[in-house]
Amino acid sequence: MKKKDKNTEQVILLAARKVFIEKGLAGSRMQDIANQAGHNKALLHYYFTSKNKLFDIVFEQEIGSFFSHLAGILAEELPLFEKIEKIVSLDIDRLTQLPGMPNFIINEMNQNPDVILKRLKKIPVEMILGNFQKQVNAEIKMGAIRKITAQQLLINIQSLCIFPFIARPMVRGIFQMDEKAYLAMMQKRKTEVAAFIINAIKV
Amino acid sequence: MKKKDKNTEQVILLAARKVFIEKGLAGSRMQDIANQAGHNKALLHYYFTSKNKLFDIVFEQEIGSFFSHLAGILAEELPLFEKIEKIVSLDIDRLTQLPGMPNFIINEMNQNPDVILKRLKKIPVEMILGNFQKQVNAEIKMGAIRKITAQQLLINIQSLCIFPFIARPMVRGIFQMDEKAYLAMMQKRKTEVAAFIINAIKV
DNA sequence: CTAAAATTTAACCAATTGGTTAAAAATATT
DNA sequence: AATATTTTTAACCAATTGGTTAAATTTTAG
Repeated sequence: MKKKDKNTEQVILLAARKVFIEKGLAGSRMQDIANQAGHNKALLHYYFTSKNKLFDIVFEQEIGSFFSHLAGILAEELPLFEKIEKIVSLDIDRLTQLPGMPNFIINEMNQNPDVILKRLKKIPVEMILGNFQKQVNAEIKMGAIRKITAQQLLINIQSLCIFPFIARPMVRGIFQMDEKAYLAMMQKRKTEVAAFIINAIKV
Repeated sequence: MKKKDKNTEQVILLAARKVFIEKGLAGSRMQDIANQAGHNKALLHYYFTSKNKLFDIVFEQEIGSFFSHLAGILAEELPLFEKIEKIVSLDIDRLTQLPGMPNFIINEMNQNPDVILKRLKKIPVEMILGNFQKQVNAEIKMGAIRKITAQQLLINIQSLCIFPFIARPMVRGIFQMDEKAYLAMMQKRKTEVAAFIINAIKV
C-alpha cells in the first residue's frame, strides 16, 4: 500500500522553499506555491495541512542546513588562520549560490524570535563552538593572537561575510555597481575579509 | 480654510511606522495601523490613498534618516581612528534604540531592490563617501594604515555594527543569552569592534 | 479483475483585506 | 448664525486568501 507519494511531497517542498525564500511567510500565497509546484492548491493541504505547517518544515530545513554547515567548518582540524580563511571562503561561495536565503532566515527569525530561541535552547553552545573556542583560547595563551572570545570572533566573521549579501541592494546602490561588479567584489572579499580578520587578531 | 490636519497625518504616520517596522509591508494590515493610530481605517485612505503610498512615505523616511545619519558621521573632521570609534559607538547606540529598524529596511529593500537602487542612482557616491575616502587614502599614503578602499572599510564597519542586531535571535539562541546579557554584549562591542577594525587596518 | 485505498482535482466556503461611499461630525468662512 | 468646507466615521464592496469538501482519478492489494 503506497504511502503518500514522496515525489509529490518533495516537489511541493521545493516549490514552497522557492516561494517562501523569495516572498517570506507573510508575502507568500498557497496558490503561488501550488503554481510553482504545478499542482492543485488543495494538494498542499492534503500533504502539509496548512501554510504554517509547510513553512515550519521549510524553515527548519534552512536553519538546519545553516547550522550544520557552520558547525562543520568550525570543527575542522585546521590552524586558526587557515580556518578563518576557509570559513570566509566557503561562506561567501555558499551565499553567492543562495541569494535570497540569508535575508529569508533573518527576517523570519525576527518576525518570530521564539521559534529559533526555543530550537537553539536544546543545542549546547559547545556543539557548535566547542572546538573553535578551545582553539582560539590556545592561540591567545600562546600569545599568537589578541585576546578575543571565540564568540565575538565568530560573530565578527559571520558579520563580515553575511551582511554585505543581505545589504546587497544598498551596497549596489551606494557604490553604483551593477550585478556583475557586485559579484566580482564579493569574490574579492574572500581574501580581503579573511586578511582583515587575521590582521585584526594577530599579534 | 483648514488644510488637512497635520496632527492626524502625523499620528497615522507614526502608527504606520510602528506597524510596518514590526510586521513589514506584506504582514501589516491597514486595520492594525488604524487601531494603532486610534482612528477609523477609512481615514488612512483619506490621507494617504493606499497602503502602498503610506508605506512608501514611511520607507522613505527611514531610508532618509539612515543615510543622513551615515553621511553626517562620515563627513566629520576627526582623525580616522577616532572617526571609526565614533561611527561604531553611534551606530551601536542608535541601533540599540531602534530595535526593529535595520531588519525592516533590509527585508523591504530585498523585497523590492529597484526602489533603493533608483533612489541611490540620484545620489553621487561622493556625497556619502567623499570626505571619508579622501581621509582613508591619505592615511594609506602616509603609511599609517594598510591598503584598503574606503568602500570596503565602510562595508566592514557597517557589517560589524549592524549584523549582530539583525541576527539578534540567533546570537541570543546560540550563545544562550537573555535580553539583558545580549544588550550588555552589544554595549561592550562599542569598544571591541572599534579596536578590531583599527587593529585590522593599522600598520 | 475487482475493490479498497491513496492521490489529485475542481468547486466551494468563511474570513480577511484594501479600498469605496455616503453620511455624520467638526471646523472654517462669511 | 448660517453655510461651506474639511475631516472622520460606519457601512459596504469586490477580491483574495487559507482551508474544506466531495468527486474523479490513480495506484495498490488480494
